[in-house]
Amino acid sequence: MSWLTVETPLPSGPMHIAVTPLGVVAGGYLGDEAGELPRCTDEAKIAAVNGRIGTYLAGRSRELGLPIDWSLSTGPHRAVLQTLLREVPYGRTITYGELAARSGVFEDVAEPGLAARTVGQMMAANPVPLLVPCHRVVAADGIGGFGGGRVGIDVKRWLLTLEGVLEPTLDWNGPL
DNA sequence: TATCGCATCTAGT
DNA sequence: ACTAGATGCGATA
Repeated sequence: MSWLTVETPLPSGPMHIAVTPLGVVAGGYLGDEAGELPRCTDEAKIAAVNGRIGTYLAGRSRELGLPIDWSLSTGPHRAVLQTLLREVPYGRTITYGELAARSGVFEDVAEPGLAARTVGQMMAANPVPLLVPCHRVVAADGIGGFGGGRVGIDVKRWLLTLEGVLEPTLDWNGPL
């Protein structure tokens, strides 16, 4: 796999994205982590990824339209991610508990809270952020958490504001 | 292969 | 309103 950096208007700054011949295989919100990773030199792929993500984050597109390489996630993990991708469209959110129920992976788990927590772990370990809309998964009583420390929750709020789920806040610097 | 750290929910004060 | 308790993953050594 090879890595490329994408400039974004996100509060976390640029993202880095890993691509394979199959599609996007991994990504991260912290662009400076890409320093020592093998860089992608395929200009067509760089242009495609930059264009799709840039258009999406500018609010001019509701679909990323990038192929996903699922090879880094397996079993229940992959099932939950694909359920999320299929069942939660742009501008909608789902709670951790409901996503657990929809995915059908936790049918034999007695307590809903336990399944919901497991889903949270899976979102944290999501190798393909943004493409799999893990930011649309929220807690039952609020926005919930997000990886990446302090900046992470800002990214989540930013993306939800972009999609019209949240009202713009003072630190909103997006395309509205 | 063993251990650790969590992006939650519910119930009981 | 606030506190504590329950579970299964992925990542690391």
